[in-house]
Amino acid sequence: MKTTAKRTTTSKLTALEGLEEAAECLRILAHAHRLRIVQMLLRDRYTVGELAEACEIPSHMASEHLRLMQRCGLLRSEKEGRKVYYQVTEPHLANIMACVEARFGQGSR
Amino acid sequence: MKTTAKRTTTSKLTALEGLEEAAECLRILAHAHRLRIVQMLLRDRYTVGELAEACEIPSHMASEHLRLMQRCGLLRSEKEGRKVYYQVTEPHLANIMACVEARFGQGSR
DNA sequence: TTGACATATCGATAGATGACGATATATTTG
DNA sequence: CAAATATATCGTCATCTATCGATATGTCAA
Repeated sequence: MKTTAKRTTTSKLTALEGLEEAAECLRILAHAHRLRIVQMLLRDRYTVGELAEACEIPSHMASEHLRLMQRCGLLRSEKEGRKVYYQVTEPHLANIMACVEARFGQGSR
Repeated sequence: MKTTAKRTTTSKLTALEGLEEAAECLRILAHAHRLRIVQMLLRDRYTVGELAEACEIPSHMASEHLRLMQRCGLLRSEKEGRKVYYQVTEPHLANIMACVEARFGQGSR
């Protein structure tokens, strides 16, 4: 055989197709305001306006961030009157956020 | 007080500055080829050429991916003759990669 | 020293992304 | 119904990013 028998590893690598999808999710997550939003939503559910205020951005931009994260399955929304509450659906987000906090701190740097 | 006393949460949020840095790291990680590279480097160390072959990209592009990941502290390199071996330095990468594998599978989808 | 090999860097270009103002939709209140 | 509020969408523009061919640097082998 010619190709790629370099090392003997037991566990298989993820298919490139899967990594493309993973990359898309990570790319969407990779934004300071979106990380802040996720960090808040891991503690409680919030409305678009509350999240916007916390990030100090206009609410139509928070809405856009939330739409992106909902579209790739990280969040879901629930309408109540004229407000919309968002919450986390992807269970791994807590884990990833924990890594971010461990490395980039909650003030701890 | 007027601002943001909405919920009572014990744990503090990460400073926006920290989230900016985290976002930069995540953005760099968020690329299929780079995820493949990290996945391989979590199992063993490899040269630029080996990683390039595995990703089916020209080695000068693998070199560029590796440079980016090294620059934000995820990897480090070690020169041996005319080859350069890369390996993982950021300990949280294993955790994040585990999330990716759990969600996007090693064939498991 | 010359040539082959491994890696890194440069410059250009096409495409993606983020931020914005304006506008649209839906809901409550008067 | 009209006005106010909350959220979502649209079109534009500046900026960033990925990729590529070309080229440079460093190393080994003949």
